Amino acid sequence: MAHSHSWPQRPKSSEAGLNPHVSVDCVIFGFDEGELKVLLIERNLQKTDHESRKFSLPGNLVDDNEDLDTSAKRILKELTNLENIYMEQFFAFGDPNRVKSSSDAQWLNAVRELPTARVITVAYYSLVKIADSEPAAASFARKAFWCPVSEVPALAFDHNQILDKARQSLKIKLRMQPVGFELLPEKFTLGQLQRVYETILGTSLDKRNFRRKILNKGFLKALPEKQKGVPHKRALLYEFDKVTYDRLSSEQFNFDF
Amino acid sequence: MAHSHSWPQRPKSSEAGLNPHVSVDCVIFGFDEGELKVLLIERNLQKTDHESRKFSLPGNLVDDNEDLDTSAKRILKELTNLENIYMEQFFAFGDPNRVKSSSDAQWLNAVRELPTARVITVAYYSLVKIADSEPAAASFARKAFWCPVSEVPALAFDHNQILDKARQSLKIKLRMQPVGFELLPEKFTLGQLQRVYETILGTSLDKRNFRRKILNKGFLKALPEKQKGVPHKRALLYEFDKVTYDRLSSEQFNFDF
DNA sequence: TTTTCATAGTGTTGTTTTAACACTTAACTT
DNA sequence: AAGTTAAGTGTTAAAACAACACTATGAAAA
Repeated sequence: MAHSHSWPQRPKSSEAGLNPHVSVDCVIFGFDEGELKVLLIERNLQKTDHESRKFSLPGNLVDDNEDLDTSAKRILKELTNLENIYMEQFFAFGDPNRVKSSSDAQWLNAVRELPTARVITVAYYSLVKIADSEPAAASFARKAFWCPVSEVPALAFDHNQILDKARQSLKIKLRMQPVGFELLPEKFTLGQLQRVYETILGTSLDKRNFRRKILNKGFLKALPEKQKGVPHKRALLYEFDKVTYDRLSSEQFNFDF
Repeated sequence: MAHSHSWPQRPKSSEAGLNPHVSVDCVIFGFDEGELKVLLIERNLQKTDHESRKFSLPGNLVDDNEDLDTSAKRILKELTNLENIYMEQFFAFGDPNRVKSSSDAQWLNAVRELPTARVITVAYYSLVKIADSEPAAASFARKAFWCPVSEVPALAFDHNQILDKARQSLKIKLRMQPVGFELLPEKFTLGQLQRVYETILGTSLDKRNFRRKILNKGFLKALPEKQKGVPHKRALLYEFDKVTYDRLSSEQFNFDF
């Protein structure tokens, strides 16, 4: 057996300084116009990179002394200027060739002026209220934009795979916890919430059954207010009642949807 | 904003060769004597380390060119001599001080003869049939042993936290997919399976309801065989019918327990 | 001003799933 | 022979679920 059993220990090859790089990538979900969207960034490609993929998920190498969560929050803050955002770490991607073997390897090496070193990435997804987020591109030279998940092009590295896994994880999460409202404004209608569920779960839901079920959970508070400016009947607005939710949670209720 | 938006890019400090180390830690679960157990290893402590914690989860630094999953499989193979084991990556732990600040830091540095560098770990849990695994300690100088999860002592680094998160993740998994049988021999009784569920979920279940529910799923096949050598009525043996399970899965059934 | 369009809002019923509940049987041990 | 342990088995009331269609309202279009 070639490998040592006495851990921790440096593998031989790391003495050459080839420790992996560690990055954090963020799948930032938003919901708008009845669609699930994801924040992509346009990369600064060199002229010689005409074949490379132009878009990627936002990400950063993790700073020394920086926690993974902190790194993810930093990315979010930079791109959306939002803090205190719902965020979940969902997977670490560590295929040794996930960066090296991609069509972007040449570009990457050029930028880094380094021997090719692998990059292990820890991926997070976040749910943001698009309306609250600053126009993403405004604050940065780097272009960022909301892209409907159904129209996401081929992305750099393994980012399409990361996005797929994020969608899966979110789907599972939504079935277990009421995170849907994180994608909506503070005050929202049941119709909007239903569309969030339908979009993420990929099913259509019966309106009456949905309303009964979600209202019976007890964590939605009806407001004495209605929607304005819609070209049809105004819907009652609701908000998520965190205090009640926390109380119910601690009393061991299930929130499976 | 101190941080760059052009990613990927090397953080300044990494030029000094302080890239994080990346390890994989494994929470290897077994089930025996009606208890959930976890495989711990006893560490080779120096004489000067009389205050350090003696036990840890098995783990390894990830080799260059080694996939994370591969690394986890390697740990399993080394400790249990088992392959093709059920395994799930469940979380990456990256607190910059998770290793440095522990009471083991001094020891760690001594062994490594390195400036203190952080270690980011990607954690997996595995479900193994204890009976099939070789006596864990036999093949290695390093002592490994099965420890009931209820009796796990203070472990090195943040390993107690990793174990807790593994248990949570497993609980969620078990509610969504029938992984319980992975902890049992190929042929098992419904009583054994029920004890697995009760142990992992932390509840007690009604025997008749449990049987009806699990048998109705359709993926357990009754064998024409009974238990032997028990001091009471012999139970019918069952096995997990993977072919049927896969078929049912693809037909979009839910397996929520 | 009338019509049209889009979404809000609302109950019932049959079916399925769940939770609660107790006794008899079989195999070994004492 | 008696004791111990776990296996195995059905019913019922309550809850959750799925399927289903119409009216109400507000704006825009005609």
